[in-house]
Amino acid sequence: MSEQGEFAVSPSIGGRHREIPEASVARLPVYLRALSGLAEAGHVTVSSEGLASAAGVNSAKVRKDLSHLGSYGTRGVGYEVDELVHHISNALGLTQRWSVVLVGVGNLGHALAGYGGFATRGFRIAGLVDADPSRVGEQVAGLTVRGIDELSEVVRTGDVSIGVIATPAGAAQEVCDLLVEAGVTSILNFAPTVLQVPDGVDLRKVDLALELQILSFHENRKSGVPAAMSS
Amino acid sequence: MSEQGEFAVSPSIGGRHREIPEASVARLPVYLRALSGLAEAGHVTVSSEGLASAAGVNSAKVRKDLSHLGSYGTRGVGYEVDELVHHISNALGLTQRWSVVLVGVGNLGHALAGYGGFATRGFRIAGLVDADPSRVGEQVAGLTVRGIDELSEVVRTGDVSIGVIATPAGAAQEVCDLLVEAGVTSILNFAPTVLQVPDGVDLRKVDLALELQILSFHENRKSGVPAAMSS
DNA sequence: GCTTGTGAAACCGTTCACAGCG
DNA sequence: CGCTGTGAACGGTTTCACAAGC
Repeated sequence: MSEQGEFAVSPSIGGRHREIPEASVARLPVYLRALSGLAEAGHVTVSSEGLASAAGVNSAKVRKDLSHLGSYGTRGVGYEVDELVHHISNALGLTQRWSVVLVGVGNLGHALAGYGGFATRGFRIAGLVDADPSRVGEQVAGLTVRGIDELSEVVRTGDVSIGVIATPAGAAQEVCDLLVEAGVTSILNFAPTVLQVPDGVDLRKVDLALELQILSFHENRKSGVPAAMSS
Repeated sequence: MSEQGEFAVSPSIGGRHREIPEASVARLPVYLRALSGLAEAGHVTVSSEGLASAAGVNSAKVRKDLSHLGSYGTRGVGYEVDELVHHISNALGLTQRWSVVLVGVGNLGHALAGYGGFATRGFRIAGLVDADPSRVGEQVAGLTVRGIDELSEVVRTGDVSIGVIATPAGAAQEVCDLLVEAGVTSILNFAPTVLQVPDGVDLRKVDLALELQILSFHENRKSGVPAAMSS
């Protein structure tokens, strides 16, 4: 992964700085949402403190995160809301609309297909695919479910670069392989299983039961520690 | 390194080892799932290397994580699958069945209510609640949807300690407050908004659009840094 | 031989605290 | 003055590498 060639071009013309840390990237969408709220509420500028409390983090984190995008704040004043929205959207690549294919139209797939948050945040569902022949042809969220054999075509004609897997665990790796083969380079996996992807393909996962199990751990802690009569 | 040797006397009561790091806790459910698969495939023991590849991590991490639970491996051999399942389940507090209340029975709520992974992993949905009067009384996944005004009663009679929020963003904080007031001490939030909870209440969030936006960032990176940017 | 368990090192992310600047 | 931007300190996590032990 040693990226060859230092960024000798345009050192400071408001362009990119060094790589943005992953932890920062994960917070940018949260800032974006918070800024939408602030804009709607009529705020023109916002301080790191103000944005921090709207985003549920602390102000030092906000400043550090935003500093990775460049210096877009005004000392003594804060950040201009609109400008910040623009810069964050730009950094996240949200100025273009990404096309998504959703595989697996069961309970969860239905919910995802109907989830408004995708469309409003710049994602277009280019196709719904399911392996179950009895589901093919069904209308879901205004789209016709297509067969798994059409996946490759959907990806190519729809210019899809992101795949969402909402199949049962047993089918997920196979679907994942098909997605990669069709040219998808980012995958969001909702199936409760570990997926293998080649280098160059980004993979993220959302595991519903896992989250509950983590909460279970903390519940157990809370109920299990008998106040340890300490000191 | 353990400065005192308290061995497995009573695995059900608190007084475990030192605190397990949060990052380790988050991987334990993954190990658990991997171990289920290994057990089904007939494996009686597994090495850290074997478990690592099944769980999608590296072996050093597995050993470090498991060492926080105690010394349950055999040098030169590995870990006994069944024993490890037991110890991890115990550490996660999964030997008891936790009751969950699900608030918001829209698209996503339906999917969550119907998701088999909860039941099979030791969680019981004690109640479904929705603020929309037209949904109250509806049967979903074998349960009757109840009104938001009954939330407190559901929590108390069902011995609920975990709440899942699957409402629109605008309603989430209000629902969250009601859950806390009713005595819930862990909350899993699916609504795309930042929630405020008092100390002592654990909060985790799952944000579907956020995950896609993170993928968008990486897609954008991969598609070559565009030389031209709008201002 | 083999694999675990663990100090130590390297790495990453967060927080502090203040210089710099509008 | 107030607030940003950032070096430096801090704390948590991952990885290394090897001694301990079956």
